[in-house]
Amino acid sequence: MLHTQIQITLRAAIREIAPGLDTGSIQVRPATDPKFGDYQCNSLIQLARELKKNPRQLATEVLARSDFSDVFESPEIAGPGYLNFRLLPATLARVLTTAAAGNHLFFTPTETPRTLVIDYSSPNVAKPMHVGHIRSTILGASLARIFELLGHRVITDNHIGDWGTQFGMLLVGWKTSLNREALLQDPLSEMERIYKLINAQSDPERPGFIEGTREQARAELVALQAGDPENLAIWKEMIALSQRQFDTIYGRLGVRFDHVLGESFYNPWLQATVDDLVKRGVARESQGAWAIFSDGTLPPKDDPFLTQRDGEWHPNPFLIQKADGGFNYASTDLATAQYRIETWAPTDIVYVTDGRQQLHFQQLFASFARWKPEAAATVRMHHIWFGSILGEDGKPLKTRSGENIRLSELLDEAEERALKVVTEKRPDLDDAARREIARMVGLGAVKWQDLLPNRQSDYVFSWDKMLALTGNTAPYVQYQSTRAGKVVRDAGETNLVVAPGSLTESAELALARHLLYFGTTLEGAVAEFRPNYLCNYLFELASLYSRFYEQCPVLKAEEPIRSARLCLCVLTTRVLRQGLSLLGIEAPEVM
RNA sequence: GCGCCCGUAGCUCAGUUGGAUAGAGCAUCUGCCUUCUAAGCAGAGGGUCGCGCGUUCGAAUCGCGCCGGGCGCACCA
Repeated sequence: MLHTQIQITLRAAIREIAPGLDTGSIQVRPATDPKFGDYQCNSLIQLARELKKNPRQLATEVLARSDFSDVFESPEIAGPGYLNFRLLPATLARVLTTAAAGNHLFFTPTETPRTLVIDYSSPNVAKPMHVGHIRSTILGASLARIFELLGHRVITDNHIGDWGTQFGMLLVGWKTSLNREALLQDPLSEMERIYKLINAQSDPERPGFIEGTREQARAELVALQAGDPENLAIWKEMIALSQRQFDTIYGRLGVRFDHVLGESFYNPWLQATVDDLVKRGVARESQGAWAIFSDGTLPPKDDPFLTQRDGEWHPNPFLIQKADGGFNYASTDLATAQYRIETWAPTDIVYVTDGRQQLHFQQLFASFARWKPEAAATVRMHHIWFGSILGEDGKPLKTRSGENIRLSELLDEAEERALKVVTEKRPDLDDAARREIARMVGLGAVKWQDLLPNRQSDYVFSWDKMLALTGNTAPYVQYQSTRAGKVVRDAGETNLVVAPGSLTESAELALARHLLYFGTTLEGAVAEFRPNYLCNYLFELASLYSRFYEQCPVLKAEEPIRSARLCLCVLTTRVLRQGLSLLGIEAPEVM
């Protein structure tokens, strides 16, 4: 796209001036203000300092060796040494016309495709999915779609929690307290109930404490891990019941996975993983458990295996096998990383989890690099973390009765609220049509609220905010796309051409310019794993369209303005729909 | 104690590897539907970007020190 073209030209010119220089820092961005043109480059100032040159002088020299004459007006040097680029009307017309013809949508696929394994959602078996799962699920799915659109190979993997100590309690509960009828009615609630019941019975501090329950749970867990047929059968049934719930929710959210390899899948390799780590001298025995300690290659401050107490640095080991012989998620994650690299040869492995696991992933990545240096050198591992969801009181989110808010209930409520608005706004539509619009609008609102904030911010949950249907929300963007789509439908057959110079109004030009920035926005979103850049872009595009729509009649305009404006409507519709779909949000034809 | 993160308008938050006059939504106030959908548009008010020092042409952004808050730190994930 255009910003890359400018970048390439500038970099070539700089290499002429200063051969051998790394020009990676030369960045071209959309102009911050229309009065500065359409694109700007601020990087020369810093470069001038490195070259010990006057920035404006350097800018002059660079421009003397660059030719933009076919595409831009002659670039201006402004302020301390900014370069400002203004599109020729013919260039704008050409880019819009080729896009309208379907040749591109303001982005180009990458020239260096990567293979990414993206690990997200990861719900637990036998527990209802709650709002806490939404960020990982929505964020991971969105990132997967954006990478894919830009031409990367994406492998999504749902690493579900289908193994672990909680099954000891669940098995005791299943055998002693299961209500079969309740299980048929609502399996997740019943499994949750028996888990909580046994959990309370195991805790001497709690009222329902029963001597020996904890030991019983441990025994059931050991039996399960040893392959006891009865326990295995119950365990499989719990997974099947849970998977049905996952499928329902993922279906509603429009989320899918290439693989669902839960923790249990890696069981067969765990002992070998720990043995190999010990054999290679990475892990050693400590207090009966097996753990990875600092190898002293990093300064203590940056070493994830050290922590400071009372002014002294103490070991902060990564535990990979418990003293009782059981494995934990450290060993599972190490085996998982190994499996993924062997199986898919990825360039990147992306873990989308909450920020509280940062230390775990630092230790995991460092441990893996020491265990498999050759494999680790072929892959970048990213912990893409996000903030916690808090209640209105700033504490971890719970309902009044202390329960988690169920994801299914949140989605139901979203659709109900949207239906009220649709019914009010569009009494002329039939019931089925209203419900379908309400579904897209309600779910869109939820996803938008989740993706709009910077992912690292903590997140204060409120029904009103999560389900907001006005302002900076998905329904606003969806609404603008229906307005644009309606104009296009009403136009009938048209020659989609933007004649050079036919766009002159500031509302037209601002809209057109913003369409061109779609590609650079996607690149930015992918570079930092931040779909909120795309949300901001789409809201801005929708706002610019709305202004254009108020100020510039389309169908009543004279040619060639009519065609040019219609092109803007067509392209706005396409970019909004494409952008929303990357966020997992559907766009109705009418609202 | 150490580490990570946060502190921006009344409220909730953006701010794209340091850039030009710090933005949006909500809320409040004023206008705009006989003209392609008013789930909309135009406008107004509202800021010592927690505080201080530093780095430099230039800091909400980088460094150091405080103040305030959240999270994590050995057998849960």
